[in-house]
Amino acid sequence: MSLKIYNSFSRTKETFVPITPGYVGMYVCGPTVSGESHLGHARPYISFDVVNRYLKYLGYRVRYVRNITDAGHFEEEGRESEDKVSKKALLEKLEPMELVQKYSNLYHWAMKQFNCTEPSIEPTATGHIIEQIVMIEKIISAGYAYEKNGSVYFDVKKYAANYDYGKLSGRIIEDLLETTRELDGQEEKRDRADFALWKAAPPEHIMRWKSPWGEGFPGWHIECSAMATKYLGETFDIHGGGMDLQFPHHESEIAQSTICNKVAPVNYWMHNNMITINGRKMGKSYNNVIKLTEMFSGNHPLLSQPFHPMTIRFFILQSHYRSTLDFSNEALLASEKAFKRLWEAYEVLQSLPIGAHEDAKDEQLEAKLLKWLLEFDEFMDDDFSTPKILANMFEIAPIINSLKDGLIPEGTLSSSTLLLMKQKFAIFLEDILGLQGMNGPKNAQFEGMIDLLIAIRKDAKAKKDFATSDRIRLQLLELGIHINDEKDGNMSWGRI
RNA sequence: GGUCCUUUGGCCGAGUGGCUAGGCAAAGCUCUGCAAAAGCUUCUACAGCGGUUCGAAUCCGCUAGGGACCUCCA
Repeated sequence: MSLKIYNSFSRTKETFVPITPGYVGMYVCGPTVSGESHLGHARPYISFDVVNRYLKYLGYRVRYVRNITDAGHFEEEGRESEDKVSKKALLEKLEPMELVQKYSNLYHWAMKQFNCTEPSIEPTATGHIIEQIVMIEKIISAGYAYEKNGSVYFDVKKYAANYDYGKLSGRIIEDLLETTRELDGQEEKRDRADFALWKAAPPEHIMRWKSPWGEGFPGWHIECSAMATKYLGETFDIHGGGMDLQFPHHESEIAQSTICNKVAPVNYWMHNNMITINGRKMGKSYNNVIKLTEMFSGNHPLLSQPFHPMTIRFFILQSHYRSTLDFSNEALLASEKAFKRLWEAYEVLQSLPIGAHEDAKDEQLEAKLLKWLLEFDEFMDDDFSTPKILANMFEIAPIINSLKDGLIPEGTLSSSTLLLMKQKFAIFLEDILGLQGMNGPKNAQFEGMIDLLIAIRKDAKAKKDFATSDRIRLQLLELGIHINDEKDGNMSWGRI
């Protein structure tokens, strides 16, 4: 069995073979930190986090590079453009690094909430200006870029004559060259399809660096090429990002790197699909975004309540990363409930005694269970089919609960199968899917108090003092803690 | 306008040509002091039309709806 990855470049599932046996280099386009991340941004980070985790599970040493774009046009939403004008005092003026800092912190905080593994390297565009300039120089000397009025453009027409520009995104070069759209700096370009490698900075532009072509700032695409090459090499294994980056961003990355390094940069291109809202892509330009802080706080007209980051993670993993995923409050509520049920079953599973049963009394059940468990690996190997794993886990959940309640008697399953269940669930649910319980960190003092209340309630029930018993239950419920009465008179609790 | 994708039961979503995806909601039952939880059961759909095939949600064509990219975008 081997890992298969859908490669956007070939449009087929391919068996994954790393360049260096045992090692994987993976680059994922990170955020532009000029604003807050929204729900749509969460998808690539969670999806590729799972890819990263699974590759590690398979035994690879992964160098996971995810950049931060902190160079370019920096304006804070709602802030007057006058802020940029130089006549203002320094402290009154927009300081781009202030925004970069603010939104980087917020982004890192959100990633932590989602339990996303930190990348091995998180390079910033501003920290790699020199590398970008060097790369542009190489492209110019190779004859595939030209300077005009302090800006440098990539010569797409020339590139397309010798290489396949548009293959990744399924673009037809003739169409691109004929585009009639008016763009900034269009008159400087030889062809409409040319893209900027370096832009001369107009006087009011705050972010600027010296370059062989005058003061300016790097173009949109060059940072990823420069940083990926620097940390992963001229050709690396996996490049990930949102589908909307395929063109022109990734297409241009291929062109830049191919000219600069004389070799195609990426073996496997992976693209996650969009999160939609009422069937429409969630995006700034559509004015339909829900920020992550709003998701977590519930402070948004479309949300009926706050949603825990793990609910969102689960929601995202319930669909395949290459399908669109339609957001709605209702869908999220369903995910929350489902995830709670699954997680409670998981906790029950871990507390089940293994016993000493060499053979299963119910071989059919045992066989079914083993099949479901072994499929976890198959599903992940098949282009990271996380929804199928979750489906199998939900098949198993009632069995776990029945074991606990004695509806399935002890010894029905062999000890080895029970052990395998525990292991597979722990590995896949926690290590690979990266899910966590929603009850927060353990607090012995708090839990001790709940246990005390439960003990009192048990006594009350034994004495048929239902007034006390209900009082404890209902008042705890008001505080957000529910108590479950179980078959054997035991009580368990959890947060709502 | 160009390129491409998509249309699955009340909702969200998997689906490799033949075998129950799964979740949520809903209904019934069991358990139960009540409630909840849990278990069992029911709800069996693939936009429409035509074609290929022994057999299609799955392949092909047409029609209709929705969407993405072509401009910053995860």
